[in-house]
Amino acid sequence: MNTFSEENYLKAIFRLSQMPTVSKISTSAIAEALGNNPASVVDMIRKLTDKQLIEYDKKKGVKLTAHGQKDAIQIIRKHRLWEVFLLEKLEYRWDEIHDIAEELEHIKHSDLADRLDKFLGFPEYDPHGDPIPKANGKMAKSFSASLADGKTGGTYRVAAVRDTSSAFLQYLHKLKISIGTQIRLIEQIAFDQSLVISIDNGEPTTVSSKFVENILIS
Amino acid sequence: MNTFSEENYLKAIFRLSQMPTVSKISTSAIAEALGNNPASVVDMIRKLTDKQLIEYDKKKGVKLTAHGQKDAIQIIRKHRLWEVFLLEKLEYRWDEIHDIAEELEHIKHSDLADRLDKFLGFPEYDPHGDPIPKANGKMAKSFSASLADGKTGGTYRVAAVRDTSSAFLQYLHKLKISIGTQIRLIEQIAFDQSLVISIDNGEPTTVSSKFVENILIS
DNA sequence: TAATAAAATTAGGTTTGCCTAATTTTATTA
DNA sequence: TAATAAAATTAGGCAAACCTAATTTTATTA
Ligand SMILES: [Mn+2]
Ligand SMILES: [Mn+2]
Ligand SMILES: [Mn+2]
Ligand SMILES: [Mn+2]
Repeated sequence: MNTFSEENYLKAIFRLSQMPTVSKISTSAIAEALGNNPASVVDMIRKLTDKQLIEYDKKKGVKLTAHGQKDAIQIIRKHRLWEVFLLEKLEYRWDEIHDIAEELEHIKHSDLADRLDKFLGFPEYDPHGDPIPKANGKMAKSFSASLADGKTGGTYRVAAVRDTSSAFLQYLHKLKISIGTQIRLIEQIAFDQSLVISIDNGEPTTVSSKFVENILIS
Repeated sequence: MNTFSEENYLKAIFRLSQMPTVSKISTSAIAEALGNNPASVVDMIRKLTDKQLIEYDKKKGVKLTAHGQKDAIQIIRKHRLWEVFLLEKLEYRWDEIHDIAEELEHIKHSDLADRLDKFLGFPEYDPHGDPIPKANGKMAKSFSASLADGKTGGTYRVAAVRDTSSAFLQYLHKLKISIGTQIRLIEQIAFDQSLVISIDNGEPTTVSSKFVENILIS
């Protein structure tokens, strides 16, 4: 069994491997992702290599082995299922669930994820729009198109969020944006790339380019 | 916030303090309860004393402070609520839930216990018949009368179990005994104190004295 | 009371997962 | 290419939570 810490590393490495902008998973990228020191990452790279969960090549960086990938996906599965539970059953808010799921994802018991999955009715997506891996490890592709790539005048459906921080989710909540909301791009301001949008056909609102980059559309 | 390990010590100390047979909570009793070495317990006694969660007196042994008791009860509350969840919602068996709850009880988030409590319909007892502490820390008295103290010829209702090990619970399952089952004491065998009982008016069955000691009646 | 047994404590050590500071290796850029 | 910057690694250390072995304290019993 992997420790709490090993699991967080596997998950971070998996997440980095899914990012199209990241071509090589470096020591420093992992350190950055976890908020740890690069020296600590070197220690863990050694440990996970010994356990055959990753392969490390000075040139190519870190890569999950099949075994490591399988483990990472199971943690993500648990994380996302617990998020659905916390939102739907315990009625937590959108912005509260991630941190609690970050702890719950490490609970280990053979078929806990499967029972939870069944109890929740086999949900396809978590509350942030991320696909929930199936018991066999199969997982739908994540939404990757950003609202930032939308055309002025176009209307788009919010499918997922890229940033899952409380700050961002609380802001979305304030703007009444959630999964399924329709957003029309009215105008882009040349000065700073901020955007004027209409939320569910409401009054025009101005948001930053950083904001729209973190909204994913279907 | 207390660590996982500190919480397990607090819980063990609380449990010992509830046992009428234990007059003084000694280093060795705690070590025994947790399966740790007495030397490790000495370390932790120091730590919990510094945090003002316990008081230690060479003569009187360990005692929880008001603060320590409050923390211990909240952990027990979470443990028992999660057990109800696992049994009723995830359909785990009686003998499977304790170990999973042992992990879940340490998940920390301000109102997780309260939301879970509400979701489960404010249950009074956990699946082993132990009372679930309320949000304010109030807790019904545990059942303490043992079937071993029953009179020959008498019929008693199973209210709780003293031992919560898988081995014991699986045996109960096999004998079709659960909370609410009626047991009649038919005869005590003088040789080894084993007992002949009738379960829900069924055929006579012989069980050991150790067995009946671990069944609590109302 | 003296001998013995049990309990508690101390001393020193290990593993895990982190850190800082120094150094070495690899990339960038003038 | 040489200088500089960035990334990776090494060396050494720390806190938490355990351990074993040795010693001291307290309790029991002959
Ligand atoms: Mn999340
Ligand atoms: Mn985590
Ligand atoms: Mn239990
Ligand atoms: Mn526990």
